[in-house]
Amino acid sequence: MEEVVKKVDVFQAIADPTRRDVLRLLANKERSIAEISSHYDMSRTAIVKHLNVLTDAGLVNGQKSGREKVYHLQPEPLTEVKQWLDYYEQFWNNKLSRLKFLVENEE
Amino acid sequence: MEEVVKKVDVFQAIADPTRRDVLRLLANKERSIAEISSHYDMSRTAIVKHLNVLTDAGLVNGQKSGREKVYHLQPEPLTEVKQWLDYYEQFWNNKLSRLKFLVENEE
DNA sequence: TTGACATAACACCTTTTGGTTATATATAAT
DNA sequence: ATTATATATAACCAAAAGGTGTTATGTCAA
Repeated sequence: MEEVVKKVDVFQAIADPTRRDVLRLLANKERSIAEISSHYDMSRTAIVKHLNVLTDAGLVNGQKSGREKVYHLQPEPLTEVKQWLDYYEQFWNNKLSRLKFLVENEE
Repeated sequence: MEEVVKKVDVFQAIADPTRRDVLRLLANKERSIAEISSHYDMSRTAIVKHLNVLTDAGLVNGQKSGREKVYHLQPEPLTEVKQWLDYYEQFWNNKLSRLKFLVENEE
């Protein structure tokens, strides 16, 4: 049995610009650690740490393939952010959506 | 002239659970610092720091009213988060939205 | 005008974050 | 077998985050 314990909050994981950028990289295609770190000035070790945070948030998944470790995007946790955001949409959208929200919630 | 300089990234601002909770409090109605901090175990000073971060991200606005300072929600910066999220929606929604994205982007 | 209250401004402490370098291990290629 | 490559891990460090408590200042109300 492989218990996947989510140690890191997804909001925390996407707070860092580098981590958001890594997600964008992985959205296109899966990449090895070396390939990912080649895009940045910082050391490969630093990138690995970011990948660990993203992994602990469930946003990426790394699989060993020979001597490489290939990471790919797992966007599911982002639904939590979306749901959180949905609540606030009523405040910036138009009056109609505000009305819609109020009616739906019988306020 | 009052130049409002956005010093804090909105992603960083919403990374903290307490700050997200404060936003939720202010969504209902505007509240003074004392009223906000009464909801939490931590000191009022700590809450003020969180409010400063939220202010620097443009998510809340505090106005002095007599000897109180009343904060209210300013949700506009959240649109940046929403736009960022929109890109990833293609990956978790249904096949149809994936298709829609591909067609729209002529991939 | 005096006292109580709300907020501001500090100084300080601890933990976490984000990065470094160095070393070790595993795989691939020659 | 040897060598080069990719990743893993440990030790370390500086700066920022997140909290504390204390003191100062301004405002309301009796």
